[in-house]
Amino acid sequence: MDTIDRKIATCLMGDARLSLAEISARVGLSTSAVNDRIQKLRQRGAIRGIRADLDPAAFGRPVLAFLFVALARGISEEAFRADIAGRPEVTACHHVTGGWNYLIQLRLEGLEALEAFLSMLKAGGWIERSETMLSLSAVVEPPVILRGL
Amino acid sequence: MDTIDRKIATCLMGDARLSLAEISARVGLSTSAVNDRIQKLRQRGAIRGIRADLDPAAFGRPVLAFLFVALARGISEEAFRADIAGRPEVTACHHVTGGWNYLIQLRLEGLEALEAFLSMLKAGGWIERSETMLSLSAVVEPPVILRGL
DNA sequence: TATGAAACTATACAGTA
DNA sequence: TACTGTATAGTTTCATA
Repeated sequence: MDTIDRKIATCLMGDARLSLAEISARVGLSTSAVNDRIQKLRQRGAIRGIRADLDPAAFGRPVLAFLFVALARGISEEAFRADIAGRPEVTACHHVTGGWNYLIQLRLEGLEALEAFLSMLKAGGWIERSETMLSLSAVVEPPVILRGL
Repeated sequence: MDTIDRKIATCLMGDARLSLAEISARVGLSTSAVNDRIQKLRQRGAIRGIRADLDPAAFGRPVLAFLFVALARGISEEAFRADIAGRPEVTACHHVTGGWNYLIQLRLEGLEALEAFLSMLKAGGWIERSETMLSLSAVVEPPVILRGL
């Protein structure tokens, strides 16, 4: 993992469809050397994959919500995680420090879907309390993947 | 934007290096029809790009922090956004509803870098108050891009 | 939307430092 | 061990129907 690997990774984050010839020109190595390095980065797991970055609105998911939840007492975190991980509207979920247990990111069709999600959490007895924040606009946005298309 | 487009997008989110032949087989269309659809999805902006998904730890950024900030009075939001957007540790930043103004996601080398970021925000007079949450583990994680490698 | 030819790209390999 | 250049295999692209 040296400067050249970082340059290659930077190229591929910007556009993973760049040809080896173009990347070679940018980093100053032959195409085969660049190819070797990319393969090694993938083998080591430094590059996890090459994925499409979608526009959520184009796929009918214009609403981005952040949800903080405090789990109900006696809930199995294992079961909660499995449930959450299986829901297609969940695009991120992190176990976090502080007054809340989990931070969940949702990509939704509309506010009705948000209400439905919150109802599901309450009805399932998973949570003690929650707080919801809606994204009004993005200043910096990472690649978007959507589940359940 | 029909079922086939959604299937194609799903394939490309999973692995954008799948050949047209493989995608064709999965969606039941010829390779050129699939190619046409992919190009149109890109032209329309439904597919924003094809990017590498990185392991942040492999690139020396093991710490994931979420930061909520309330801006100081009289601050130009325009200037704040420009400043934030230019900082490489910021991997997401959203203008949000509720008691906080912005939710910022940071990928950091360590806790020292978190402290430095908070100090910068305070010293710059940007914020009135803030709250930080650290991610302990990810249940669901979207693709990761890193800036400033 | 499908077919097939042409252009391009990635990959494997042999050789070199 | 890391790199280069070349030959091959594979993929995308494009013209045509």
